[in-house]
Amino acid sequence: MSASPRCDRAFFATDAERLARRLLGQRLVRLVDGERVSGIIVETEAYLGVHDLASHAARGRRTPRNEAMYGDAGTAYVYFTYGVHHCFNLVCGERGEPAAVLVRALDVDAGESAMRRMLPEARRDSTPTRDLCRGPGRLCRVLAIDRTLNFVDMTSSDVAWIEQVRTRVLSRGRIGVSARIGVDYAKEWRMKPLRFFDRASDAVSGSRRLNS
DNA sequence: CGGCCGATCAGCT
DNA sequence: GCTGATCGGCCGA
Repeated sequence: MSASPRCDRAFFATDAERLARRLLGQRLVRLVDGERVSGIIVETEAYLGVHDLASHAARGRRTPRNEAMYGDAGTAYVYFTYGVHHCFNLVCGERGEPAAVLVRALDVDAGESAMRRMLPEARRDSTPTRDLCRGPGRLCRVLAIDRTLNFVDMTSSDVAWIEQVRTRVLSRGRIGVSARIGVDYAKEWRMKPLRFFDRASDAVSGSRRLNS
């Protein structure tokens, strides 16, 4: 666990599809009660902007809930959904342009026992390691990510940040691509190939490895 | 102010 | 594979 540099503003200040690819293989770090809990990002989805009908900011929608999407690149956008789960996004692009990348799965890197403590006792010991951060709701649960992280600047926060483990994007052949999950309502945007995952990881959510 | 439903997950069939 | 959980945001009246 050698220290990698924290990702700076420039790392995030690009379009959502590029950031979604660039994030694969980087480390999401969270400090919870002073303990370092982290995972390597292995699955992401890009949400492009006001024209993307799958985005919370589709058609320029701007409400208190999605306000963070309009912030600076590197801002965390955390929302609560289905009455149960949080989802964690990284804002990208220009300030005022609502684009973001949803982080959907991690390979457990450090703090596994702290992650397990976030689970109900019935599943604390029986859950396979590869499932701990498999899925956007699950990874938020075990990393203690909730709306207190909404609007947090991931380039300067001392409770959550991204470490740049690699400077090169994963090779094209190693990145799987598919339609985004759970956006059946998004008309012609439903099938756009904006989900990206590391083929070498077994922690990709939903066991959905469709398409290329 | 009421009703609908979601960038999901777990548990059951 | 299906479905209920669970609740806050959003929209229409």
